[in-house]
Amino acid sequence: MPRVTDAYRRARRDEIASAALRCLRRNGVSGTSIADVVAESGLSAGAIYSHFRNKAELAAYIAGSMMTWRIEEFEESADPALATPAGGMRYLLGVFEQPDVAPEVVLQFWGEATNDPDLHAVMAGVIGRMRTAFAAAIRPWALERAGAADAEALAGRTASVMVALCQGYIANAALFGLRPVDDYLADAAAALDA
Amino acid sequence: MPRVTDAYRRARRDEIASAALRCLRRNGVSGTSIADVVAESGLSAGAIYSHFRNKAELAAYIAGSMMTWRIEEFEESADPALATPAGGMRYLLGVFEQPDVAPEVVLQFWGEATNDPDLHAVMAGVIGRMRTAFAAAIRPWALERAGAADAEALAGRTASVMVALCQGYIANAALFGLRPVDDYLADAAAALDA
DNA sequence: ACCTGAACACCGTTCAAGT
DNA sequence: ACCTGAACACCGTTCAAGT
Repeated sequence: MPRVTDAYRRARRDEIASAALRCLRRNGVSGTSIADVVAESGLSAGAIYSHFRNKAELAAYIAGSMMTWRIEEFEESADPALATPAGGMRYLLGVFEQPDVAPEVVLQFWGEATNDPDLHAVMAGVIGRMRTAFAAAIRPWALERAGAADAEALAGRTASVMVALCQGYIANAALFGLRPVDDYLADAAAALDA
Repeated sequence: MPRVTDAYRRARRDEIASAALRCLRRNGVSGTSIADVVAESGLSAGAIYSHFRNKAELAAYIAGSMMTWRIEEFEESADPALATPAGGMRYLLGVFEQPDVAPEVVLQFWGEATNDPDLHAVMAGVIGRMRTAFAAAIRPWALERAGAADAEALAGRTASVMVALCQGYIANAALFGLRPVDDYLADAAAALDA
């Protein structure tokens, strides 16, 4: 199969996915029908089904591409501001300053993922990569807090809880609106400080 | 209208709601159809629609009753262990030790609520009540940390972040399984500790 | 008033037929 | 190979008719 065809297929999939994402932002995951995506993309139902096996696979494709670029940026950055748990979370949650990444859609995908094994696998992959990137970034921080023998374990546990704290921010923002990330982290620190 | 009828109606609504909740736990919110609830409850479609205006109202009824009893218990308790942010969150999240309250269903309701104004109003009511209960419980804690003039504001900000931290635990648990609440809180404290 | 169940409009998905 | 759009099975909701 010639390379042109692969690029064409990918472009077509992204064209469908971005039309679908516009629908999702307007009407939500359960509120957008394939008919909506047909209207928004200008293609036919059959065309969409020749690029995605079903609605769930289309959702998984969108979910997989929505935050990945931010995680990649994080992995490639050498900014020392990202080497602390608060710094890493602040950077990652900054993705919601982008107009096309909405916490509402992310929260809906999480809900769906608890019922859809394929979507769950995609989300687990994205979030797992995020966790790994966090753990790598805070390794120096962990070394400073724990002995060399325990630093790896501390970085791992801390990266896991960073994921959960980001989820809390996202779920809260989706339901009650975005707040400054720094306020969230500062108030949380004060609340948990023994 | 005689009082018996009201009690009968309420009992019937709860009967339908608990049949629906069994379906939700099995197949999720988007995965359960009215036909499923019909089969599980032994009633007809028309009977369900004579007690709930539509599927969304049934969902809102379930969402509203799922955690409310735990919040009421919290409000009525005078246990000093609940007077600290960690203690309050530990108690509230303990609700998931109950077999019929699943974080997966809660997370799905949140996702739906970002698209359904009625469900959003119900969730905002439940979560708002939780926030108020948290704020009241930690007032002595806040007084100890801030002057009398600032204690109210600190309690309010802290109660808000407690809600978000609980949401993080729930979203994480729904996707990756329940962990001990104490581990979550301890790891979060270590991560955020400046 | 509560309930039944057939009927309707809509949605996800398929597939024979086109290019 | 990609695409069209009519067709099918299923789902939420309604409503005339029963008790």
